Order: sequence, then structure tokens, then C-alpha cells
Amino acid sequence: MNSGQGKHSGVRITRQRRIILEVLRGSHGHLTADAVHESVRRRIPRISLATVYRNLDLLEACGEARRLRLGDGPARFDGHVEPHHHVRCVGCGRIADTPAGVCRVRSGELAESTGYELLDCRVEMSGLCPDCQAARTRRDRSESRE
Amino acid sequence: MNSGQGKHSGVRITRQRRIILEVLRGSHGHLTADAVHESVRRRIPRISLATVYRNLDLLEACGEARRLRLGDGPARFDGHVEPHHHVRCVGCGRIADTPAGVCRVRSGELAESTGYELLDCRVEMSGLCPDCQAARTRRDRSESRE
DNA sequence: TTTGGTGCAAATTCTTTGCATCTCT
DNA sequence: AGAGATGCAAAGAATTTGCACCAAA
Repeated sequence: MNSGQGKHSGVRITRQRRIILEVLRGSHGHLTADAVHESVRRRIPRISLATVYRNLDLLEACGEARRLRLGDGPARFDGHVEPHHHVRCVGCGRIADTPAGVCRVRSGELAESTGYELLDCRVEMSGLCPDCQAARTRRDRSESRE
Repeated sequence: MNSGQGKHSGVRITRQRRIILEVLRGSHGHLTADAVHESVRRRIPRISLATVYRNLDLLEACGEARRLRLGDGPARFDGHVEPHHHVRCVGCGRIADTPAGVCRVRSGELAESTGYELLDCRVEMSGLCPDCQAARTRRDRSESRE
């Protein structure tokens, strides 16, 4: 975030910023800005949603958080920045992490076919979570009985 | 779209619907709803943006188009539904198609690690397009001369 | 002290909806 | 005729911004 440093260097660690990051790191989920706001509010009741958005933007720019736009609805923020990907359940919307290794990108082939130089790769899978698989099975059974 | 057919079967092929799809198919780009609207408007001046949105939703549901939410900003629509992926240039925002083969997903590993049953997989890569690579090179050279 | 951050409210941007009207079939 | 589509305008959701005040360095 701060490469061309002026005389004073910049980003401060405010209470709100620190706690927002704690919430992101602490949560296993992939929280919407609103959910982060709700959660932080329990510790800083007067924090505004705008501050949450500003800080999420900044954390993303710093590489401390990732913004996900899976499916529709609001963006989600992930405080775990180690390489990994996501699967979203088409049944219930739940999002799970997957190991980075489930997808392998041939950057050579990319460069060859498009001329692009690869910087980052995100995989959004969709599928059925175990619960929704079970629900489907139950439904299938009851339908075949009709 | 129409499996449990009632007495009358449903989706009509209206002029606006047909032309929207033609625009999507004809364009190589990945158009925003607004851009589709602009384009269709040249043939149907009174078409409304709402109609464009409604039809894009429907075409997506029919599997005739894909909705992409890459980076930020509005969704983009892709009328080419054969399997492929996308790279977005972090320099200029341009989006290019990539062959499906640049990315290989191990669905077995996915099921094993998450329990999800894989249905679909989208890869969003980011990188530098050839033009922005060239621009960077020029910039690097002029900076090293200072 | 000064530069950056915050809260609040208002503004933007993107997308969806209600409703009267129109149009395929 | 009647289900389904459209245009228009208004509503809605998500996110950003302007500004006066506050607080970390």
C-alpha cells in the first residue's frame, strides 16, 4: 500500500481496523461487510458501516484480506490469505474452502494461448454440500414412492 | 427452463429476446447489461434496461449465457457457453477467454477434502495483457534511466 | 500538531419490481 | 382470449463519498 513513501508514512492501526481484522481472521466463514459490521459492533457499538467498508478495501489492498464475489448478493471477505479456493453449494449457498491443490493452472499454456502473464488465479467451484446431497437423496426416495 | 410443463409451455421468443442473444453471441467482449442495452437499442430504440436485465437473467437460467462477476463493477454477460475460462488484466481491466484446458480440477480431491459433489467450476485468472506488459517494460526502462 | 481516520448522512451505482399495456400463439 | 413480455418509473440493495470532528503518531 505504501511504496512511494512521503515524509510521513501513512497507514495507522486504529482500534476499528485492528478489530475488523481480528473478526476476519477469527471467523471461519466468508463474511459480508454487513456481517463484519454486526460482529465488530459488539465491541465498538458506534462503528459505522462506512468505516467497515473503508477498512475492508484497505485490508484487501494490503493483501490482508480477500474479497470474494461468488454467486450473487454482496461481496464476502476472507481473512485467510494463504492460497486456497472455494466451493459454493448451489443448494444452500454455503461456502467452503478447498485446498489450493484441487486446481492446477498451466501458466505456460495461458501465456501461449492469450499472451497474458499470470499473476493470480481464483477458482470458484459450485456443487452440492454433504447436507444438500443427503436432502436430495431423501427427496428422490420419497418422490419415487409416489 | 421448462421441465414441468403446464398446459401452455412458456418461454416466448420475442424480438427483444432474440436480438439480445444475437448481441451476446456476436460480441467477442464480455458485455455489461448496460452495454448490451446500448447495443440492442440501435435496433430497438425503445427497449428498456429492465427488459435487458430480465432477458439476461432468463438466458442465464436457460444456459444460453453466463454471468461473470470479475473484479468489481457490474456483472458481465458472456454469450459463449462452451467451457472456457477468463483472465482479467490488472492493468487495463480487459478480459480474455482462455481454453478450458489451462486449468485442471481434481474433483476427486475436492470430494475427498470437502465432501462436496462438483457441478461446475469457474476460473478467474488475473494477470497482465500483452499491451500492459509492454507498457510496464517501457516504464521500467525510463525509470532506470533517471 | 498534523495527517489520517471516523461517524453520519447523502449520493451513486447496479439491479429488481409493480403495474398498466401490449403481443405472441 | 390469455399467458407471458414489455416499458416506464419507482424501489431496493450494496457500496462509496463529502464533510465536520476525532485520534494516532
